[in-house]
Amino acid sequence: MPELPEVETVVRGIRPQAVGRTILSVRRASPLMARSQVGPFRRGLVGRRFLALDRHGKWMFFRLSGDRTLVVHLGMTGRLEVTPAATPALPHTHLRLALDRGDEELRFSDPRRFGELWLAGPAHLEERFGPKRLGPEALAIDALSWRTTLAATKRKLKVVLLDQRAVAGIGNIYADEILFDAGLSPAALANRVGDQAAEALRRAIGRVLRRAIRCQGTSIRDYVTAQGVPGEFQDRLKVYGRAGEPCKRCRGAIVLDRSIVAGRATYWCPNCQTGSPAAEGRG
DNA sequence: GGCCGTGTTGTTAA
DNA sequence: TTTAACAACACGGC
Repeated sequence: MPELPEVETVVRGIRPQAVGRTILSVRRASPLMARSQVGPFRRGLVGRRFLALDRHGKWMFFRLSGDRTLVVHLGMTGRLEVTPAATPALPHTHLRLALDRGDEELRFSDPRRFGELWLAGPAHLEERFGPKRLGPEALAIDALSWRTTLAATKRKLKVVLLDQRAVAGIGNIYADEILFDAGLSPAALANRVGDQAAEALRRAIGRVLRRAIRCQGTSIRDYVTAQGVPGEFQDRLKVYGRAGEPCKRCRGAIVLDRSIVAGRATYWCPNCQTGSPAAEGRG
């Protein structure tokens, strides 16, 4: 599932293929995904040029000329690619943008239709994707404000990691991997773990996400890069999906627990993950 | 062929 | 106000 490392990988793949090019025409499926814009895509997109492509958490921002931004969330199965216009479109392709300089298209496909597409002006951008709605980027958390965030809530650590307003970009897989890396229990209460654990967690966030980006993300079911290639981090997962298998650190059994976060699978090692952080440098 | 799992967000309830 | 639980989304797979 696309979390920060997968989205970052897609951004790096798409950026050189899209930035600088102008949108010649738009083909949009109707209806679009449920949580996406229904309004005038064509008028807002045709003739505009891609100026930059940014990411914040799991959100992608295509900055366009004329002070417009095409905002994309991949949801669970969303996929972006730039392909020759003659290439047959993937099933469930919802948006096709024809690009100048070469006969190519930027395409968005999404079988599960949990993805989102928005064409936003400055006000809409601030309102829906500004700091009120989206927490600090996971790869750039400030140590002091992170300590403050944790101290201010009695929620479980894993719940906080998944909260996109607390920190943007982490989903179910990396939450589990980060907590294992930090040696912290997913069920530990945020306001009880202390400053040392907060800092250990912050460093684990950076370590795990950067490692996963180097591997081009985790491909378990649907995710592939913009070039259609699977990532490789699934081979390096320490806990996620490994219920019953031996912990890579203590050889004890990894546990699957559905009670820590309602409705979500949580994989962890009860032996290695406690209420206080493990020594640095695991993995 | 119906049900469940899947991740995220928004909504509702406590 | 904060937190927990749940609904909705849509499809593949069992």
